[in-house]
Amino acid sequence: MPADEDDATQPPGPTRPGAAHPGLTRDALARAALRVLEREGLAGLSMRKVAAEVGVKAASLYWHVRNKEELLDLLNDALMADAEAPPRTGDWRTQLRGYCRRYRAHLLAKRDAAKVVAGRLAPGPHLLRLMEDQLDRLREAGFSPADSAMISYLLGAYVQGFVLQEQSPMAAAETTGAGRREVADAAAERFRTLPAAEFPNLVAMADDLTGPDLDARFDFGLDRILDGLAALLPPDRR
Amino acid sequence: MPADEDDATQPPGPTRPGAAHPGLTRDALARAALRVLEREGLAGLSMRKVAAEVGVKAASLYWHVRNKEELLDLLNDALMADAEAPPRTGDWRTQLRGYCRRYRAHLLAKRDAAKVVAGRLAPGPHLLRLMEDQLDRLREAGFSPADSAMISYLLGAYVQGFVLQEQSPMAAAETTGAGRREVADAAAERFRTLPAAEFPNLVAMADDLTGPDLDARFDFGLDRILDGLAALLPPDRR
DNA sequence: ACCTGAACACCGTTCAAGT
DNA sequence: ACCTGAACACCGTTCAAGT
Repeated sequence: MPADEDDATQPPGPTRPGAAHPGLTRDALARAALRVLEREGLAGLSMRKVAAEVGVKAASLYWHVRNKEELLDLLNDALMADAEAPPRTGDWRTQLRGYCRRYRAHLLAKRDAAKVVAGRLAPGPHLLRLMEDQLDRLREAGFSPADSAMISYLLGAYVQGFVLQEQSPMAAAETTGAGRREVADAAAERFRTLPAAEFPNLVAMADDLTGPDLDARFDFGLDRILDGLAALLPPDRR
Repeated sequence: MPADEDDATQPPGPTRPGAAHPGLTRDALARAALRVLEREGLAGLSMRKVAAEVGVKAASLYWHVRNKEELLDLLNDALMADAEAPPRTGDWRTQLRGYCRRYRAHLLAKRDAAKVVAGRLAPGPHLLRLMEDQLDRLREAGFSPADSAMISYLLGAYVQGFVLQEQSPMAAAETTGAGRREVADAAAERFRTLPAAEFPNLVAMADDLTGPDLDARFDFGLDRILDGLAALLPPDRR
């Protein structure tokens, strides 16, 4: 995923005040929001800062967008703009695994992406494209239309839920200056020092609970789900 | 889940200004935050409103709590205060299903609960109690310590991800005045009217994608996961 | 020990007014 | 058609001052 800075389609240089900004489309707004998100996180993403990013005052945004919610919808779609489907090779399991791993990696790559994506009902055009492709592969693998629709929803919930859980605490922890390892160690220590009479399992399994890194956890869950999906197919297509 | 209003352990009646508020513990603060959340949603939960709820000014809260983040940690735990584990009867599948269904129902019952819970790393004492119990049942079912730890995390991510996805759009939709049925119908219409050449599957499967209600979708995903987990056990314990 | 007033640096949004 | 200044009703947080 290269090319972040200026899109170079239109030089966004400042214009004389009061004048229309030629490049100020909803699309440019979305990309500006993306840059602010990367720099300041979702908590720091304000209408005022996005406006400044495009060289305009906050009130002007309301000409292009109904409110902040709508800007977040735009951002949501922009976040998916450079997501790519996995190669159409291998069996359905490897393709589906590729989908989920890429989706996770894609969300992890942009700051607070999971938080932005999580609560938004309407899939933008870019996500629609991916859904269409994924459904196509599910049908081809032999899943019924009804099952395919359910599976698509299930995988989306899993990946988003997982990334949300790994992304926000990490962001919070890194704010306090600690790295991934330190956070895990502190969590293990917390479990280990719990009263053993009341929490025998948490104490005994402190390392199991905090040791495995998140890649391993993600793949574990994903493989369990894929195993479960296989059971829906006739035996000769598993 | 009854008994919401005043906990009645301490009458929170107003005191003379400047005087200490006897009932103003961190616990009382958490319960006040819970009431504000129920009334105003997470977006409307401000330090000022929580302070008013306990009859105090905003600045006073900083005596009891480092910042808003810490208040949200308290709220997070308060949200889990009256969660109950399912009965310890039936095989591991029904117990685990009970766990996930109850967790979902519990999150759905409180406004914006999934959003509060989602990004918080440190499980509060109430959640710890549930984790301990769940791990115990997993071990008893025959899962290894390592697998049990992974499974606990997997189920948590699934339920939270799922509820987050169903709760926030619904809240947004209901703000605009529409009910569940109308939202689903509008989504189906959106899929159905997409260009059929580019999105053949979305168009054809519009009803499958939007028809099943969320209870059905949740159970579908849950059963797939449970199927997948079964494969980890020796054949005689499935 | 605990609460307050006042202040600071922010928010999202509206609207009459500009060009 | 698009941008702006000014205003409104809010935020979280700090801190000297009160009791």
